[in-house]
Amino acid sequence: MSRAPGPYADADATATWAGVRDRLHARGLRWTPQRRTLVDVLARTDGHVTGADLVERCRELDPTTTPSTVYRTLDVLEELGIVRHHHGSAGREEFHVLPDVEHGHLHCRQCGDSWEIAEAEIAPMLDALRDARGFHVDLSHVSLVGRCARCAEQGAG
Amino acid sequence: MSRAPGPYADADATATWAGVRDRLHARGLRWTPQRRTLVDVLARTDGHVTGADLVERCRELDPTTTPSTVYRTLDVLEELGIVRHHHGSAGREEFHVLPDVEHGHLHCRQCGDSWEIAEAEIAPMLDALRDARGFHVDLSHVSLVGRCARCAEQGAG
DNA sequence: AGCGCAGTTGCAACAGGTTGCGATTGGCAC
DNA sequence: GTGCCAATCGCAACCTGTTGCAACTGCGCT
Repeated sequence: MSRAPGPYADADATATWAGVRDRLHARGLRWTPQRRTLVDVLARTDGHVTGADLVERCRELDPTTTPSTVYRTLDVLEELGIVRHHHGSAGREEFHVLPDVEHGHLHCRQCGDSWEIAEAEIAPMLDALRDARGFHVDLSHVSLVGRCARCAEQGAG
Repeated sequence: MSRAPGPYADADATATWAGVRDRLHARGLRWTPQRRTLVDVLARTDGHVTGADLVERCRELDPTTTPSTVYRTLDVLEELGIVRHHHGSAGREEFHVLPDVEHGHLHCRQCGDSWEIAEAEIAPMLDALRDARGFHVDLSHVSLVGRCARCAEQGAG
């Protein structure tokens, strides 16, 4: 692994990944080969991945990888704020790596494509819900399903 | 089965359920004992149920019920608009019966309780998303995860 | 360098849900 | 009432994830 900026990771990201080990230690958690494998995979992942994807990609690096370890490690990494998960339109888990800004997701039921929603875009509604009911929505878990502009146009009739 | 209003179904609902058979026929679909069982269960269901719940309750009426049939029938009923499904905080399927008004859901990550969101409550945001991106959100599939007022208060520190 | 123990792992079993496919069967035509 | 064919069923296998548990190991301490 080079420390130089490359197509998969910039300097900030490199620093983040290098810090994972210390962050684990700071909490009394351990740095194991299995966790290193997953972190390696995540470090060269951009955007969204499903749990199954991650398991598969870990197995490419280490064929002995087992799903339970991957999912458990993802839980740990989520607690450290290194990944976030939400549920896609099919209810499957999707992970988002290194979310520098919190954001939600838009998922087109028809074409399957998805987009991010910036916090500013839905902050008004989140605030309204908080004011009206005291409910604090977890933005990074928001996944709105519907039809995108293109699909809505096509199927308008 | 009585046709009179009871604790589980009012006159309108009774009419709806009676019409299911015809609605299926109108589409060239069939009215089978298995579908009747599921419709019986749904007719006396109020609010939300999980898929597993429905399977279990169908088995009470007919022990030979198999999951695949239940889920496939639910798909059909959803196309008829008789049920809606969304994904709870754990990503599991939850079905909502006879949604006279479209609504979304709020789900507390901590206590597990959930609430309905009226269309009016989030219409502004849905409209904003539609205007800004042309994305048409499916309200009945909206499931916002976060912390409810009570849990937020308790864990405020 | 070695010890010890709490954090982890891998396995096996389970839970919810989906899918392919051969066997059934609803319901219209006659 | 019978026949036919597409719709449906039930089964078995599979997929994504989760969990209990015994065995293992990172890593701080000495």
